[in-house]
Amino acid sequence: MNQKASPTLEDVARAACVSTATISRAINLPDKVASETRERIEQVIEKLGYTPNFGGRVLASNRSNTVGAIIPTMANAMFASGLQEFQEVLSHSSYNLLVASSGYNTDTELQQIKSLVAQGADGLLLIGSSRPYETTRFLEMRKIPYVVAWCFQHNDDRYFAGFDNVKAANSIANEVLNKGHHNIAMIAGFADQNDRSKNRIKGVRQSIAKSQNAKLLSVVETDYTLEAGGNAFEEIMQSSTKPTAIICGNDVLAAGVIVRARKLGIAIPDDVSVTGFDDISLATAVSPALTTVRVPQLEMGKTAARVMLDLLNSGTSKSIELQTEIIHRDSLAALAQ
Amino acid sequence: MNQKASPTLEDVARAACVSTATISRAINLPDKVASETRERIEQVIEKLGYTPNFGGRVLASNRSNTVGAIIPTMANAMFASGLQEFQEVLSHSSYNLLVASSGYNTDTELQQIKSLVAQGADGLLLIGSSRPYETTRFLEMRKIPYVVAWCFQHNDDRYFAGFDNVKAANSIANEVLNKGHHNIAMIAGFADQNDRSKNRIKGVRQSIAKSQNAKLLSVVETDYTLEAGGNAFEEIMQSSTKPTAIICGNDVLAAGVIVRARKLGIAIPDDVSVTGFDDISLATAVSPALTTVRVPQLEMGKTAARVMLDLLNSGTSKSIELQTEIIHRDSLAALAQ
DNA sequence: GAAAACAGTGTAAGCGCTTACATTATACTT
DNA sequence: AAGTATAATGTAAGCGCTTACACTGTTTTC
Repeated sequence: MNQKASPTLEDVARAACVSTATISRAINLPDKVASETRERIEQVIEKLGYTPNFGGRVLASNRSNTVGAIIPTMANAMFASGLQEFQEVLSHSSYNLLVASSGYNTDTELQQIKSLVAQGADGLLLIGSSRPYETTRFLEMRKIPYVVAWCFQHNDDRYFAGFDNVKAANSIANEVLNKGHHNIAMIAGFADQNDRSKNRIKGVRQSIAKSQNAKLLSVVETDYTLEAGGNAFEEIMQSSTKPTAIICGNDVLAAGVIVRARKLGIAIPDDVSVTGFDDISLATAVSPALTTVRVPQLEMGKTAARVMLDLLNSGTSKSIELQTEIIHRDSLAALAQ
Repeated sequence: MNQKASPTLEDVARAACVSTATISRAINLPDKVASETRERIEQVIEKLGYTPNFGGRVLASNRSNTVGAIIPTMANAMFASGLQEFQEVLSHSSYNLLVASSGYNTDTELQQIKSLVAQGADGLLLIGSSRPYETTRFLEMRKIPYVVAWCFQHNDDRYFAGFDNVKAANSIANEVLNKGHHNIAMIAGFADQNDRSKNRIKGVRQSIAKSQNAKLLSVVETDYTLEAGGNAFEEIMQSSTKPTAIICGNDVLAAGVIVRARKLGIAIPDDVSVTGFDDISLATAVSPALTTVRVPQLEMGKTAARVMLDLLNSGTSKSIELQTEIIHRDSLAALAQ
């Protein structure tokens, strides 16, 4: 019968015998309304099953209570779990999360940024620090507040919630060097459109260059998959001077190496040492378990959310640098003399 | 100087010497506008850097071009990769994706559903089929179009994009039975608020009950983590009659078993066989690699998106049942006589 | 006890867009 | 050639909300 559309503010106002302004206040600024009135309004809202219309709200207030996140891929647990935390924290401040993925491609990223901005995102979470001029310009022009995660840079006026990839790569490379390895190879993600990968390579190069007698035999760039990691490993092991240690750009690649090594009958770490990066749960699932760089994913997600909320509430915020840490497991051994 | 706010439809209309209606049509129904006019409008839009205001659009059209997804957790690659595909397909139809997670908790789920609906989601993706009456009622009352993924039910007027968990569990249990195992245990996710887990347990029970002489020694319910899987395994292996095969409710639990078994010096599959469920990449990373039930995650994400788009465009759609398949690897062996 | 401050509420003007309906010009019928 | 369909555009009425400003009555201040 009474197949009415959803009730509006006006319906509530009428039923509660106050103006729409008061209802709006009761919802958004409860302190500004007499408690008696507020209770009456709440009852009416309950009775009518009123919920604010999103469009009306966005149009009038020019805020959407939505944050967008554009990550390379959800398929990597690294990002997925960070995002999970990010979402949870936002949710507690009644923000909703729009998610899109770029597939490590900067064109797609720009396209998704535009899409989420068109969708009214109040702020954006972006992964990694380097992007084409066009993207940067778009963000500037539109004055979109955004926070950059998974990396950190000093003397930069953007808002970061991440860690220094170069430094982290230094630390794992030094670890490998300290174990006496001289012939080292690296398997990394494609660095072209990916500054995290680029910086991890840079960090490894730096550390090895500093050492007296060690050298980086090769750096293979590839997709972040188990399969690709395995392939890269095979390729490396076919070269004339074989490395005694392989530093991988992330845990997925390192796990790929471990799986493939078993298939090839190469013993890890006895024949070759392998290290990972990120410390996702995969690192403990493979055997031998990965010695890796622990990146505080959950904390990073949380921190990014806090920086975001700060930024949204006060228009400004503070970058936060997180620390990484070497996790010693079984895939890295001292070089047998 | 000229620090103007973003241009509006009216600005564009004025500059192009047409009415706002024509501009709106040029954007949303280009066919309805003379090509000459359309080009002129496009130029003006370009020049002014106009983009439609989201709130205005939502308010006037009562559609947000946003779809919400509420998944148990992004931390499981299972959901993350399905979601990834879901998002990509939607993105091609210029829908955006709001993501929230329930942590396998139905209260949280309802809360997130409400939140995403308040956020104007045109449709919802939900995981699993059973939910409290209150949730169902809310969805009904609000007439929210939603699709249910990761499961499938015949004779049900909801829209599914998934597979039959009971049947899939039957298939893996039969596989285990065919290998001659009689003493079987199961490690599953908490079934209380999780119908996928419930149905997987049910399927395993069914199949074992049907066999002549096999029995299900125990079913341990626990969290879907490596650690929890390992703990459950240890618990099971302390009982007086030990199983010769353990069927796990997902790959994470199975991987947990494998890791722990190595630590305990129990040989898989020689001492105990283990099976997984889902076939995420973790299944091939552990050693021995998991014999498991392959769930077509990517296809499921894509399919769910298509069902969703259908539903949104035409108000109706068709459930789609996907098939699972046993993947034979190395963690399940015939029982040594 | 008058002036000032404040708390609580109402009035009403938009926010920027879509779209039903009206209007005009043009192309097809017979 | 008149009548009818069709294409292209304009007019203008909202969509449901927020918020600046105005107003009233009560409390505080000295």
